Amino acid sequence: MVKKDFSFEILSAPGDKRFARVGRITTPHGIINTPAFIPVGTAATVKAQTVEMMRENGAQAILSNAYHLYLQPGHSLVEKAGGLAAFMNWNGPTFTDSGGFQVLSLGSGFKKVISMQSDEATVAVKSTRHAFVDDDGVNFKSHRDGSMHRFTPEVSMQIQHSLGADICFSFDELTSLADPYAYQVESLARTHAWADRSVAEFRRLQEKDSDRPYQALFGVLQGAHYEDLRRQTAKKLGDMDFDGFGIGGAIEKDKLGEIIGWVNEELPANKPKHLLGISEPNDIFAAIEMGVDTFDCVSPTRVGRNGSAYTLDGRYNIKSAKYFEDFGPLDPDCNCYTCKNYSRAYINHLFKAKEILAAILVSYHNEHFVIKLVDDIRNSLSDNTFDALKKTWLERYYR
RNA sequence: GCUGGAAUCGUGUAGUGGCAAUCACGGGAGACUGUAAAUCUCCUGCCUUUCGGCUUCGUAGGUUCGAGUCCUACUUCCAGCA
Repeated sequence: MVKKDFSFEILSAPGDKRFARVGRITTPHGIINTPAFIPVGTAATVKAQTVEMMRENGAQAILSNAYHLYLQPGHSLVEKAGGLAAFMNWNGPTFTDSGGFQVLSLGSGFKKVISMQSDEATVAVKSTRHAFVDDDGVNFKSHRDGSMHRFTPEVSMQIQHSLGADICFSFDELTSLADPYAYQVESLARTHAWADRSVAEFRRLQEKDSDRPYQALFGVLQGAHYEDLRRQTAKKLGDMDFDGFGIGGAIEKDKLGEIIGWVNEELPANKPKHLLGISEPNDIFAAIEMGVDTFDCVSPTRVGRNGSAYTLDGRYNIKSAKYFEDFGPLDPDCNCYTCKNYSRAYINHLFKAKEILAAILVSYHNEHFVIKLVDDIRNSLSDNTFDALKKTWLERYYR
C-alpha cells in the first residue's frame, strides 16, 4: 500500500479573486508555502549557487530536469545517495521536469528563440535539430556527446522515479507559437496519450516501491493559446489520477492570465497548479491572480550570470561602463547578501575580469529578488492588499 | 658597430603588384521566461539620421597604368654577432 504523505491545503483566498489563493504543499521532504517561486537547478544544482545560499535566499524547493540528469553518469548515483534532495545536500522539497521541454528546445525550437510573441515566433535559424518526435516517444541526440537516446513517457517516469523528487511531471510535447493549429491538435492528442501512459507507469513504479517516500505526479497541460484546446486538455487531465497540474507551452504574454483562467475553470480547485518556466514580474502577478500556486524559471540565474540584475526599478545590465565607479549596491532597495556586501563597481569589475564570482553574486541577488517578490505577493493575498501591491509594484518596475 | 628581420584599427595579426583592413583580443550596447546558455547578437578609422562620402598600412622619395606589397634612404624596434 502506497503511503501518500503529500497534500495541498488552501489556507485562504481573497474574496474578490476567482482563483488566487494562499496554500501549503506538504511533501515528504518539507512544506512549500504557496504561491512560491521554485528556482531551477537543472543538473541537480542551481547554477553558480550552493544549496546553503538557496536556503538563505528563501528558496522552498528546487526543480531539476530528468533529461539532463539522465545524460550524466552521476545519474545512477542519485538513487544510491537516497534521492535527489539528499544527493545535492538540499534535503528539502524537489521537483523534476520530465524532459518534455527538450522535445521543443532540442527539436523544432533548436537554436531558435522561443519567443513569447507570436509574430516573432517564426524567427528561423539554420540548425540541425537534436530531437525527433513520433507518437510513441522522442529520439534525442545528446547535447553532451551526440549519442542517441530515446525518451518515452515510460522512460521519463522511470528516470523521475529513480531520482526520487517530491513532485514529478508527466511527459509532454511542448509546441511553439509558430506551429499551426492543426499541428497543435495533433500534438495535444499525443500529449494526452503520453499523460495516460505517464500515470500508468508512474503509479506502477510507485506500487512496486511502496516503501519509498510518496512522489506526486503533475499532469502537464498544453494547447498553446487556443481556448478550445486549453479547456479540452484541462478537462481531460483534470479527471485523471494527477496530484497537481503543470501549465506549460509557449504562452503569448498578453494571454497568460486568460489562458490560466480557462484551464482553472476546468481543473479541480483543490489541487496545486504549477506554471512552467515563468518569472517575469508582470507574468507572475498575472498568473498568481489567476490561481497559479508555484512557478519555476531559469531566468534569475541565467540573466544574472549574463550580467543582468533585477531591481524594483526594472532590470539593468551591471556590465555597462556607467557602473565602473558606482560604489552603491546592485539594488538600493535590497537586503540580500550581495547587496549588503558588494558594490556595483566591484561586480562590474568582476564581469570585466571574467571572474566566476560575478555570476555567483548576481545570481544570488536575482534569485532573492524573485523569491521575495512571490513571498510579498503571498503576504498581500493573506491581508487582502494584492491589488495595491500589484499596481504600485508594476508601475514602478515597468516605468 | 656589423648582419638579418620587422613596422597595417586600442592591442596582436591577415593581406606577397589590382576596390586595404581578415581573424582574435580589448572596448561599447543589447538580449535572455519547464537551461545545448559563465551564452548569444549587433557596433567598434573619420563624417553623415539615412543613402552615402572621406581618410588611412613608420617617414620621405622612387619604379609601375596601378604599391600595404617591389626599390632607395631615413626612423624606430627585435634577434644574433661583436
